[in-house]
Amino acid sequence: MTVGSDAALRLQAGAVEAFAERGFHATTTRDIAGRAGMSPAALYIHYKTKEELLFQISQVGHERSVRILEESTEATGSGVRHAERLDRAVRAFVRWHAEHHTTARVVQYELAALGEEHYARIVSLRRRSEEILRGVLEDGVASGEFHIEDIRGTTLAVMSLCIDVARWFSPEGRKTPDEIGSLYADLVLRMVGNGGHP
Amino acid sequence: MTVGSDAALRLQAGAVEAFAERGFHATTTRDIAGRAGMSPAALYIHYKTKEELLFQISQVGHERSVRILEESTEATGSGVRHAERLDRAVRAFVRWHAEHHTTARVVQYELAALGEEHYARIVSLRRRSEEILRGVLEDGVASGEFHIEDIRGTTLAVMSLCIDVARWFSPEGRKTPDEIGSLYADLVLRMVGNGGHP
DNA sequence: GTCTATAGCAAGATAGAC
DNA sequence: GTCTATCTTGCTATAGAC
Repeated sequence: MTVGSDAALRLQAGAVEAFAERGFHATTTRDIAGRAGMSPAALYIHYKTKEELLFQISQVGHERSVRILEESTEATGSGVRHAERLDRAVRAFVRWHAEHHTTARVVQYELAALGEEHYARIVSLRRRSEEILRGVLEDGVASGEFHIEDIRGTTLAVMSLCIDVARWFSPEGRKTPDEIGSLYADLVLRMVGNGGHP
Repeated sequence: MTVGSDAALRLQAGAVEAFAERGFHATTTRDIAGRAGMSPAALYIHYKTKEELLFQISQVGHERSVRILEESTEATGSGVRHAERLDRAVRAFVRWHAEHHTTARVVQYELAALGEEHYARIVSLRRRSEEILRGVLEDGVASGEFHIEDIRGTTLAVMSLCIDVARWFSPEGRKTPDEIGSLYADLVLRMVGNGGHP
């Protein structure tokens, strides 16, 4: 397998488009290869199966999610406001789901098509994302900035709200990814009892 | 077609299970018929195609959603608190998505598999749901109970939050549908600037 | 209204030339 | 590394007996 090569990347891009439009099972290897300007057989030089192509896409996307959350919630210095860390996290996470809504749709909604082993590896990346976000909520509660009764439940609700952007976002809609990020950051700060002014 | 008959309903139930587990395209008519205790051919006595079976499920589910929202937001009498209407709506809507998460998953996440005409009919039902919820938010802002900058955007966020419950809910999880309904009602009241005490 | 049998087709994946 | 050609499988939907 030559996952980093030009052809492999073109196949990945074609697969993302096709999976996002029709879903994994309704997408044919002929369609993917066609979008990459290749014959159906060429796909199997770079990926063992169609499922492995999905796994690559899913893995890269999930790793990107984790990195976005890590970087946006970094606690730099001692006088950090956790409301700001949360604001930045939601903004960045939502923005990614809107801007890359095709990729995000595949990443978030085609998990069921993964093989057992691949699925397990993805689930552990998802858990990591959740832990990062929960950490921020815990920090904010500890510092008195947030007022939350059920931290775990609220974490899941916030994740869910952000993730679902990938389902409904359209570039033809009335909001840019940035605007949705702003709105959602506000809404989430309200959800955690911050109100935007700690 | 005999959509209301016993056999037709057994097929619908089988199809809901199968579609929820594997998705529309990965589900075979043999699987559906098998779950209903019938031969593959029997399906075509009751439904013209597999897609029509999906449409029936989707239509019933969407009509149920609209009814739940209508009933829970009914403005009975003059001294109605809109916070309570919203609380009831979110509770009921979330509860349905959790309790009937298999149906809801099909209803919410298999729309792309519908034919063009069927899709259009479903979209108009979805618009109706959104309008009901937006109406409550508008009423609450007008009465001074809610403080919302972007009513349309907030409506979509609330809908999205509720709908996505169908994606992640599991009966093995740590919360009952009722508990999730309570938590979400609280979160949504915070999102609209009510805070639970107007 | 349900069955068995099957037509007709398209999918995923491979073989072997270049 | 890519192609054309094709194998094998399994699908949706129909035909015709009961």
